Amino acid sequence: MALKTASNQNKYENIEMLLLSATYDGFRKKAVLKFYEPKNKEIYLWHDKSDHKPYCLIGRDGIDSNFLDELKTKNKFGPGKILKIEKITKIDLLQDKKIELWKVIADNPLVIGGIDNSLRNLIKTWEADIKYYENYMYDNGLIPGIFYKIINNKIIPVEFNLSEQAQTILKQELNDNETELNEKIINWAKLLDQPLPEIKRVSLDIEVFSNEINKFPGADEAEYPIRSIAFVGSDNLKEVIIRKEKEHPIGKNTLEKDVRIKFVNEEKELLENTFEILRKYPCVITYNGDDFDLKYLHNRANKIGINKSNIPIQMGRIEANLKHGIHIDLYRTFINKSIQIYAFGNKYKEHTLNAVSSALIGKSKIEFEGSISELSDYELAKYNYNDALITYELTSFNDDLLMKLLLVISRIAKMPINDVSRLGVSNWIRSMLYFEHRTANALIPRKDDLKFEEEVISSATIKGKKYQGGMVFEPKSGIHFNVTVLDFASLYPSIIKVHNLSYETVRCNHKEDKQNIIKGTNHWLCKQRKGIASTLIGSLRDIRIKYYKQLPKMKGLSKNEQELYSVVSQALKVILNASYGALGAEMFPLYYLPVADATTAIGRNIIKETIEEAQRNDIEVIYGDTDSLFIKSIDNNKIEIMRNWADKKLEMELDLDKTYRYVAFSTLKKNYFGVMKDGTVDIKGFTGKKSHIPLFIKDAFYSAINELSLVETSKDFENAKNNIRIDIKKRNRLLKNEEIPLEKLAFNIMLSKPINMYTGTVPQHVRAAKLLNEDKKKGDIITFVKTIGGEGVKPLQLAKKQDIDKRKYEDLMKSTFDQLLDSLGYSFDEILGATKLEDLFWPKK
DNA sequence: ATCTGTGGCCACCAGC
DNA sequence: GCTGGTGGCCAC
Repeated sequence: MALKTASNQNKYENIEMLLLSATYDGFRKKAVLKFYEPKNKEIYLWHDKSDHKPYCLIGRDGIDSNFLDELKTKNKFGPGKILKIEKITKIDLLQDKKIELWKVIADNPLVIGGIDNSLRNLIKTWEADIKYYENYMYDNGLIPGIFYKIINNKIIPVEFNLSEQAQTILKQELNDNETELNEKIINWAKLLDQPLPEIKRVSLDIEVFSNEINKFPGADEAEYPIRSIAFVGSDNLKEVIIRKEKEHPIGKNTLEKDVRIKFVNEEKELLENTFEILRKYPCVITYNGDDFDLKYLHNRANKIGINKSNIPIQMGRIEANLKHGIHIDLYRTFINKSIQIYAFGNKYKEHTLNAVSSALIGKSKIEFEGSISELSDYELAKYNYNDALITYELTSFNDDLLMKLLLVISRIAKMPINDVSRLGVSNWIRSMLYFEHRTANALIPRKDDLKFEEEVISSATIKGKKYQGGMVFEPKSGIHFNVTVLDFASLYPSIIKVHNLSYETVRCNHKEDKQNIIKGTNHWLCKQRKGIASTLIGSLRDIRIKYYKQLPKMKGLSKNEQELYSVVSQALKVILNASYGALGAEMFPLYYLPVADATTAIGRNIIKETIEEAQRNDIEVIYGDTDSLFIKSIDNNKIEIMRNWADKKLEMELDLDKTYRYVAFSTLKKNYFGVMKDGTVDIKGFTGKKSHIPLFIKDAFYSAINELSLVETSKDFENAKNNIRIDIKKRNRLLKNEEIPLEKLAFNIMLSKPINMYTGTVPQHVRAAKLLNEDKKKGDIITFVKTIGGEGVKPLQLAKKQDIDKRKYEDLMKSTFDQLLDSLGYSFDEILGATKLEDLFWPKK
């Protein structure tokens, strides 16, 4: 593609630059490509005003002739004009044939907002794509997050050669007969093995106070002047700019010496200094900057009359962005469930800066007495700086883990980092699948094209769910020594790959395929064509299992390489895991339940057949859940037999997951604990480990687990039992004597929706929340204790020791331990000996 | 405006 | 007191 630069064209020649994003400047009617050059830490902007006209494509793939006529007859086309109409040919995967469409290029992507309602509705039925940059990037062969250079005014991707180790592994692992898939896998390796550069960035945090008590300054009105702004940059920038106000004492500087504190008198000066800093960075990091910090800065700058062109912030509908770079609002990243669970192991629960930073980097906001608006200048600077610092550190800990993760996801999903950081996993997968369609010149189906009859779907085990899921087996309760856990690597993605599952292959249109029924379902499978989702998800699955799982085993890898591989592996895990779920989620644009239904059905068949095969080989299976089986053997030969069988008969990879010294199953599913050879304990599902349980119970539970981890042979259980008894008795005595601090008796339960949405039943944590004066929102964790009388609960802050309903805690202790002891063949009452717990609390007179 | 899935256990609520 | 339903957290 030919591009002209806004200025100083030569400086771009042959420099390796990372593509951050492509945006459309609707005002100037041109595309803006944002590049970053890591070596010199420079920002490059390309303004595309080439023959590729300012750009709008209506219709995701193009439009059919009916709609084209409609468009032409409408004289008025919003503020935009049709510039060019091109005939294009696409492949309709569902009908398995070619179709002709028209691609309309107009001079303003905002036309859709300007057209009349009848046309708007028509466009809606065509699912017009106003995400112009997706088309733009695809049309120009651009992938965000990878390196390009400009040679002779053309943007050329930088070629990276695969390392020798990589080539060796790919040669070993790839099947000779799957050429098409292999090509895809190699392409993934080339894409994902590109180096992950450090992205120069700065975090920003602002402090504003309203004059009125209890009124939080709103960013829309930006009514109050900003008092201070703090920055922490990847280039060691540490700075706080404070606007001096007469009423505040200057105070004493207790910040580290390398933090620069700059005083200014006017707000204008404060903002201009800030903008000058922002312009030096291609990436700015905030916590809630979309809704507050950047929005406030932008609106405030407008308000005090700073020229629009001198404000480097651009406000979008849902995000605040930099004109010259990207903005990552970490609040929106950490609220993403996939990031929370898969990338950060569910370490944090709430999504405030304080909650996330204390969980991930062990640092919290500065606490102080009284009102923040009364702090002295230096005290405020310290507070402000600390917020900016922890915001920055959330992107830098573990060697920039988060930034690297976002960059890798950006490469996989073909989505700019700023969008990756804001949008949910279904959007990543949408973007990835759309890109795949465009590359294959395939029509992206509309929701209406993907219809199915509800009767053909299996019925779910759980009421309220749409289809049947994984299979959980009854555990053989009791203690089992020497147990091996086998599990299928990426079961669902593997099924999608091996069984050719995709929206156009499950229940396909070919008559001759209708006999290829999936056992236990109504669905048949296409044997004539490869499904597009199957190939894509399959290739991702293969690159993870055949490549990134093997690479760390290679010798001689540098630390950087190891790190790259672990980050990529993590990102692949997140996306693979979600790709099956997205196909079964109604809001997903390529939602087609038969695929999800077929996936789990095949999964159930696979685990059932595997267990049968184990039994044929005299291997006792004591438990299984969805993709795993627990066998009572540590015999390597037997394990190898199973692995080979799975490989040959199922085309599935059955891995040795772990070996337990012993496992104890209760009679319940999803409830067990296992002790490994080195003494580490796995605890699954027990009430005692759940996060909402009071510490009083949890401490007792873990102390018992600790005793049990010391058990080597069956004889040791007696001893463990004794120790547990002594420990519980001690703890119960403390409870009885009111010597347990109230905090340790507190439950922590999250509001999953706004308080007023709890209609019908009112759960305890909601009752407690209502007793508080504070305004509790969705996502907040309510901390409360169980009390005698009243609502039966009180928020921790309002409770006193004499309120506590000790009997409730006694009951919980008993049920928690019964669940655990059940697996050992004991009961709580029995373990406590002749004295019943009740007698401890309420001795008979 | 945003949102990946089902299976399973527990405590509690609300109605009978 | 029983029971079906709700809500929360966890396993996979």
